[in-house]
Amino acid sequence: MPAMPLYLYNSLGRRKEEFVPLDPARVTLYACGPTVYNPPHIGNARAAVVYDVLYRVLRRHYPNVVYARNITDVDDKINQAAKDADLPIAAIAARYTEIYHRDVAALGVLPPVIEPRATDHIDTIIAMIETLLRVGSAYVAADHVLFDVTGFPAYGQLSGRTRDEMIAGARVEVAPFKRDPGDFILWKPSTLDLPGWDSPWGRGRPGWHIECSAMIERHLGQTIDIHGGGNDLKFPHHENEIAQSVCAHGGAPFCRYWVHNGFVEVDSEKMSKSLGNVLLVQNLVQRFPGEALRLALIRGRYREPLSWSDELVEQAKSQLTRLYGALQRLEAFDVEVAPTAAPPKFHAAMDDDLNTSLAIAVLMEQASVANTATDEATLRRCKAALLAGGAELGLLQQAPAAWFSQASAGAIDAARVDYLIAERNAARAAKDWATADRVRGQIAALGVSIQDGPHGTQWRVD
RNA sequence: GGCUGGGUGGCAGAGUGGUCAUGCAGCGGCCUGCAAAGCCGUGGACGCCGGUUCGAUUCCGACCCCAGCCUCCA
Repeated sequence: MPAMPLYLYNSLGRRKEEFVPLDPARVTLYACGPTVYNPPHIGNARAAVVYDVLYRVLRRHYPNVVYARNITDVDDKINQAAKDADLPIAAIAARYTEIYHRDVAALGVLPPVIEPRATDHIDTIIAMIETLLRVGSAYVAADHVLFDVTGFPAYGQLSGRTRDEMIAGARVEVAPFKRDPGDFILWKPSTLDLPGWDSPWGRGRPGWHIECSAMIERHLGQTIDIHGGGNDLKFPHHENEIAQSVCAHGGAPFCRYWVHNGFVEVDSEKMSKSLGNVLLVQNLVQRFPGEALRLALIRGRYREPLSWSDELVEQAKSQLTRLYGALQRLEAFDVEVAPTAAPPKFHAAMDDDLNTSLAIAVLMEQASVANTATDEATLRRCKAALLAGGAELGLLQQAPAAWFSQASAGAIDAARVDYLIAERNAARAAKDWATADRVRGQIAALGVSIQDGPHGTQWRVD
């Protein structure tokens, strides 16, 4: 059992709290995953990385962490994407599920323990809606099933707003069949060209919010420990999840700790299609090592907005180069790496609501120690610390040489670079400095910089 | 308009009632044929106005500014 307590900022109550799981033998974590209709952008990736880090921290504390991250594969946006691409809906969902997996894996995100898909849970969804109708929390109107928010007094607790405030701020036209403007859809009818399932209310499909509630009930239970998601999901999505689940479960609490991550901003603005500033992971990984992107995402605190720029990634890259440099000097030592081998300061920082910034600073200090210490015991401890801390952050797990030789762009003709380097080194061996410098110019013209070292000449793409 | 969160050195970004964050950039040094990379060292900050205090960047209040949510959205 952990010696140090773990603190999390709970959006419900808006304060940092000690995390105490309902059952330490089975800790449950759920994070809202992607709706698979387009490739993930760096903002989607931030959420995946944040909950991946939380998952890793929880695993240090508890032996059995059940982490579920869903795939929303029935949604009107997917239907539209299928129509636009003139492809079957299932093909669109399958394609973007695969792309999502590929892209977050490039950022070192571990697979969740469970990855439920909405379309595999239609029976659970229907059963849950039937329960809500039976207990009087939902009603049928114009072939839709709607949730009655007036019957749930706690509605608005998470987002800190009253029903009056929500209605006052409503800028969207309210469907005429809603009894209350705040009521939301649990089930809606499908025409034959849309995905649909038979139900007591005719052929139709579920609303978005009920999917998460149903999948959580089935896989994690009525009350879960932690629920994560983007800040924007707080209202209405998470608010609705709470209402549905609590009402369907006779008042049992739904989630004990709510964790929300901040947004990625570009030029001080939210990334959005309308602004045309969406940065896709698949494009970024062409230009930067995935590990640098991951570090860029966790250099600041997860709750704050993150201002994205190339410079940010460059700085992350430099930081990794320093850390891998230290590891390279320690390569001679084989060490056992216990998960808790990082300095207590490191783990305390991570346990303090995932203070990754501070934790990374501790690792940097370890790099300095590695570069200056001379006794073997210290150096060994250092290496274990860097690897253990790195593992908790999802960093530093490749061989240092692999990091340094990482030629991130495929456009470079590696064979030609190697040939030129050999030519230059031959000139250097002959002390023909003029030729050596001329060849270096040729290499630079290819967009490659070189570094001479004790183990030969290394190169990287600028 | 309502509800959240935030304003720290050239940049990014932690933290604290009175000693260093850390990284990048800058400066000095080491290394190098020269470089680059790397290593070592170093200067530099707490939006504005009041208050509490022996002392506030840190606590309290007002003000200014920024972002997000209130509509699908990580």
